[in-house]
Amino acid sequence: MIRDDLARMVQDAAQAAMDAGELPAVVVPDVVIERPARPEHGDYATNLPMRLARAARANPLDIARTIAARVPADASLAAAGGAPPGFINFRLSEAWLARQVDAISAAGAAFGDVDEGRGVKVQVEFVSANPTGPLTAGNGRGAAYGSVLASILDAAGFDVQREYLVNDAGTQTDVFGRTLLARYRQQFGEDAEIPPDGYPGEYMVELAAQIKAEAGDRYLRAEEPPDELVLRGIDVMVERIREDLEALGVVYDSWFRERSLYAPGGLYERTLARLREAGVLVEKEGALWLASTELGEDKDNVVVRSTGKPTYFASDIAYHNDKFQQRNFDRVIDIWGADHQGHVSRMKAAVSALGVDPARLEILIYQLVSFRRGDEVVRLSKRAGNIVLIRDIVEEVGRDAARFFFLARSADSQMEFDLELAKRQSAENPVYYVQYAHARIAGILANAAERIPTYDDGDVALLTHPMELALIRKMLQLPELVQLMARQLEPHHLPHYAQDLATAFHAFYTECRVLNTDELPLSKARLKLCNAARTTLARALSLMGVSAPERM
RNA sequence: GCCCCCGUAGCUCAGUGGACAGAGCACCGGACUUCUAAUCCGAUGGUCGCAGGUUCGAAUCCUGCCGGGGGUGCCA
Repeated sequence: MIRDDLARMVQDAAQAAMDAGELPAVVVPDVVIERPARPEHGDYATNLPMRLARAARANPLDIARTIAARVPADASLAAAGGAPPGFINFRLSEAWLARQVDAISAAGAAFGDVDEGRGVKVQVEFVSANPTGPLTAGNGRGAAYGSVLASILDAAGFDVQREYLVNDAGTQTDVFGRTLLARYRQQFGEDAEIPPDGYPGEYMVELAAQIKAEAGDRYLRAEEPPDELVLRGIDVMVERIREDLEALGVVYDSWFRERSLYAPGGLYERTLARLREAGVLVEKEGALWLASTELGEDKDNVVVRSTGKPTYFASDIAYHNDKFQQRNFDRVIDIWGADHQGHVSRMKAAVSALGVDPARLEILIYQLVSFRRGDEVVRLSKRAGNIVLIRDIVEEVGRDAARFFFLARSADSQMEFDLELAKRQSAENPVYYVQYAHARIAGILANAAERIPTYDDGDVALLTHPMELALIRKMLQLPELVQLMARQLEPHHLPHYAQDLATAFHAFYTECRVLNTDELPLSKARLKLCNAARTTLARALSLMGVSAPERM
């Protein structure tokens, strides 16, 4: 990548200048290559001279000129020069830029790939909402965030697995079972009440009706919800969750069942034994605690309740033990909503108690989404009647707009989603702007097929118009962006990039006529550019899981 | 009380310690005999919550305060 090459060249140039006695010999810090905000400052810049100024006891501008003079000439580099107050600016050669059009088309759907991950095994676990009800609109943010992050890591050369943890054990599952049994009895006209902490949603009534249709009165005499009934209920809910996620364009590699941890001699038992051996479990008040305070935590946390039942925390420790020690992921990325933030540090402490370097567990927290319909605030509790489901969002604003919307904000920011606004303004939604650019290109290429049958022999050296070069420059940023997003675990740059890229194309389209049989050589070169732009735009959209329409 | 996130244009939000702080929407003025006007060009709009500090340089880092959201020993 040109950026990494530049960093190395600057490093070498600085060292050479010191060796030659042109600069005092000091330690050269890691060279940071940035993208200047203003075009007149070139394509790349480094602030190295200013960072060297103090140690070298020299004027940063002089240092910049000295180092710039020693940056070797290169086919890709048109100019390197010092600029006040002490930057070195680099400008890419236009001939080199034009040649990248062929390189991008040759890379095709792989354009944007980088080798940042080098095959490191990483698991991304996201959503993992309780299967006690359908996915709410709020889950959509985690779904979009997780799925796109996984795609980015994939493009960056990591070996990625996408996993959903199905919580089919524990307290909430019990409550789900008791609710289901009550609704089931009601199907037979019995006067059963759902538990006070149960799930009042209408979907439980429908579920009970479905199970009655499937199984008849088989469970009618049961006092406690039979496992078979509960598991059937969970299965139906999981299937519905899977469908909802698929409707949002989210697909998993693996669905992990919490219950599988509790098989005799399974991970739960072994994990508990391991913690016991490590001496980090203490008994008090009738419960078993992880002595997290010993590990630097504010407080201890219950692992096994005084009732003898394990907490969610216990499940999660066993589950992470499985991720690291059974399945050998090098890195594990968990994506949780802000309401799980309190769970982060104790989870890391637990992993560390298992003998795993806690740096291998990265827990990303996304801030919660609030939803409005105009002036009406929408509550998102599964227990309340007035809930908005992720399915509702997809139906109202469409999969593409929903994903784009969820993605465009950084995970650290709370976001407000006005459903009425998203619906009403759907035609002005940025996603359509980006897709329109793609459809326009597809239209041009389709027209070209009739008038200019082949443009393989087009000469990209003819691409010299400022709008053409600006478009190429923007396309070439995609691999850098993939690298940045993979390093920072920040997918939200992608929608902004896609918008910039679309703008660059629309600007080119306005200024430069593509199809013109009077200027066949230029037409062919521009068709090559269109093809490369389409490749780039399609890749950006595909990373976001947003469709790239042929026409609109 | 303590912990985490946020506070940037009227609104929703970008902004790897750098060079005159950006986009979309909204609002105002222009451009379709031309490959898709779901487009383009232009104008308006900012004490980057407040106060200190670090730095050659702070929207960005540190401290305090104010405001919003989330969490806080046997829910997940």
